[in-house]
Amino acid sequence: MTQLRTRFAPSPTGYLHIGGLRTALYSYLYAKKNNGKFILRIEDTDQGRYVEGAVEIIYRTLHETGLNYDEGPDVGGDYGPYIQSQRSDEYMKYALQLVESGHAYYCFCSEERLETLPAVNGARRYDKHCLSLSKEEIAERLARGDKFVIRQNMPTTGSTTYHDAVYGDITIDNSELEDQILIKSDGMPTYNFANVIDDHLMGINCVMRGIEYLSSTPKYNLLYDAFGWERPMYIHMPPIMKDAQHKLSKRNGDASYEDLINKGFLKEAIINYIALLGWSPKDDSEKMSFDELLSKFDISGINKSPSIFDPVKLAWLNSLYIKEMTPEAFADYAAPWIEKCYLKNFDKALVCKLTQSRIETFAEIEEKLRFLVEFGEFDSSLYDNQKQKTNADTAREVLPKVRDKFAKVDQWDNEHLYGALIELASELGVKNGKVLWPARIALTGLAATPGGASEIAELLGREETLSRLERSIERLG
RNA sequence: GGCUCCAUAGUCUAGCGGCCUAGGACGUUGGCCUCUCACGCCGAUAACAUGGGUUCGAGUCCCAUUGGAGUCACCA
Repeated sequence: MTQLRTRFAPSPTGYLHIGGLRTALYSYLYAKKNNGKFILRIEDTDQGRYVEGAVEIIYRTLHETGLNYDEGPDVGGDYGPYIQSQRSDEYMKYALQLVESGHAYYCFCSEERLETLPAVNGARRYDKHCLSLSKEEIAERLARGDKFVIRQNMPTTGSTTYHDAVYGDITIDNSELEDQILIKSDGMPTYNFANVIDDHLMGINCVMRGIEYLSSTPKYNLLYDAFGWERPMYIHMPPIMKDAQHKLSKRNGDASYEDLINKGFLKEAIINYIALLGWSPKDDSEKMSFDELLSKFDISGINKSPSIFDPVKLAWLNSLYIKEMTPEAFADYAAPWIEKCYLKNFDKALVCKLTQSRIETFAEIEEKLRFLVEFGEFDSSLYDNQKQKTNADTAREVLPKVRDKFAKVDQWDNEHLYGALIELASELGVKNGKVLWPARIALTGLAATPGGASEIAELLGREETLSRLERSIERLG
């Protein structure tokens, strides 16, 4: 049995978008699941769209997410080069072979003539005008140096059927197929041609890609047939949408992998989430490690319909990964986020301890603790709390005592601070809440905070805590 | 517009003729826990697009309608 070989073939046009990453993920998983090889090939036949640095982003993202390819531009392999622009000589040779066998032909038509072609069913279709050119005429125009393209000669009758692993049998009438260009006038192959040649030359026997190629696949198969090559297995995948009508696309500024990382999502969560968009395991697993994905992945679980990218569910998954991080790992990962804002002035370990269970993305750390540097006027009705039986009046009584208790605390940590507050409550013969609630409000001016009164006092430090208490007491009059 | 494909709750999905009074998850929501919030735990909410068939029996098969996606480039 021949070894399974899948490939991921992106064009270097910027950040790796989510749909592309998912295609790479599935290709990788399917290959590894079957002891096959996963190959990376860069499709840069359109120099106009080339973006500087895009290739490096692809390498980095794939390595970072664990989608390590067995062969590729930067890791080598027996079927290189793995960058299409470096294989240009190959294509013309194969195109000429097709011209020889009648499966393709030279076309000298000008853009102007093409534009005069009548539109059929809303689309302009090439009329095979140059197919009837005589050998002599072609030779003459070639010798004269006329610009030309090479077109695939499609059959005009009958139909072509192929089997797709997720969509089943797909049949397209040959009359729907246009005589597509194989070699452009600049001598470069089109994607449609290079793709087939390279896949065959690289021994790719399983093609996984987006559904946008579903209806053009018959054209590729006709090419395989013309060369007498064996057709690969096809696995097309539904698109990932932004909403019911629009595809997620980087052109619209939608999230790329890099964007998500920059927004504070963990790569594990991103991979886990996109694996679930359009695929589901046999059991009801949702949170899965990379290894679990590998063992559970199966193409029979791939869906046929488009799925909408839901940032809310991604955030939920992300929070799950955040919670299981060790305090050390969390602190490590949070460091850059803490470093770029006011939080760097506070005890980092405490900041981490207070936020780890309260955030879904790292970007939320800053806003969660903004009150540490913003403390102004606040409505005294915040002291009202039905359950704790507190209000501005009870606060007026309790707060000075809290201040005095805190002033006497010798060891400024949560344990001692909490102990002091509890002690005060018991001395006053009231429920803990009667002291804790107003203390927290007086320190933050917020109805909800990421931590209780003592934890916040610990973070604020002795000086700031006493100062805030003083100010709040004054305001109550 | 032609062609191809798709159609279970707001969202991601399970379901491959009887096990479905349709399961899981996110979200929303009620409660418990609790130094507020969050976490955690328990419960609730909401779907088979419509209409015809086939069958003893249809979310599951067929057809039509409707809705949606993809494609029709010297872009990939």
